[in-house]
Amino acid sequence: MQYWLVKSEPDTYSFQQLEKDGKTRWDGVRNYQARNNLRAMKTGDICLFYHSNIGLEVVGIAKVVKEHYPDPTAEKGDWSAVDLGPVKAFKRPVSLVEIKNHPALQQLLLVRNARLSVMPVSFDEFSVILQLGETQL
DNA sequence: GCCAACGTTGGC
DNA sequence: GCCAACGTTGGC
Repeated sequence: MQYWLVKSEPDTYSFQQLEKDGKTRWDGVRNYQARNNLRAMKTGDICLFYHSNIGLEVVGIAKVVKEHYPDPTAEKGDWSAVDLGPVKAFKRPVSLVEIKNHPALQQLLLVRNARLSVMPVSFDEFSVILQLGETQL
């Protein structure tokens, strides 16, 4: 079981939309590091869902419901997609500011590499963020 | 809307 | 293989 964090701009695709849809194809990733992370995802892995640009906060938990397959939106190149489903919304969103200020979250790639859109999260980091979100799995 | 940080591309 | 130029992402 591995933990991840995925980013989405909420005006493109929000966590609320994922809850409505029941599942979605996580496609359009065009960064090798992010793609390799997608490919490392296993069914049942847990993803923190982060709203970038608008909100700037972790808003909920999603899970991998289908492992990687070729991204149908890629016209050329070797890209991958996975399918995600909702698990639950955070009782309380956890802001980027809070994450940046939390001593236990300084190693989080969200802080260290702002531009990566799919990243691994350690179990400890995951636990801290869940606690800040006043939410349990 | 600006700009810093990062990734990619292409000329040499 | 280096590096300048360019494009994109995302915080502010």
